Amino acid sequence: MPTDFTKNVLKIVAQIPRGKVLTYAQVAKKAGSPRAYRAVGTILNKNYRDRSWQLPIAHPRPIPCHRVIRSDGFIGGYALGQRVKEKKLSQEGLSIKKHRIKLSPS
DNA sequence: ATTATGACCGAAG
DNA sequence: GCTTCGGCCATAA
Repeated sequence: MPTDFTKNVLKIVAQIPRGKVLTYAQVAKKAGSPRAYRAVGTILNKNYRDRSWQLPIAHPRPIPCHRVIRSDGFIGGYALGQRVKEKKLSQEGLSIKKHRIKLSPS
């Protein structure tokens, strides 16, 4: 059963516009628990493998979790593989250099 | 209830 | 720049 924090996280991530990225820390902050960035990763990972409990949230489309990256610029992990994540980000117009985001659009 | 784990962060060496 | 370390919070077992 999802907690409020979890719901917020999913809601926020679902609303990240194309070509833009948020860090785990920022998501956690927006979700109401600035120190829960670690949990954000856990949630998204779990979410990808098992969406049984995400049904009540009524997510209209798949959650673009590939748009969530680490604060230090690394693209971070991805359930389907970092390569896939990089590729998706590239397709959205972001420049990536050796597993790192080159620049953040302001 | 308690313990272990993870798609992490920031500060420090 | 790059590596190491302690701490953080939601889940899973």
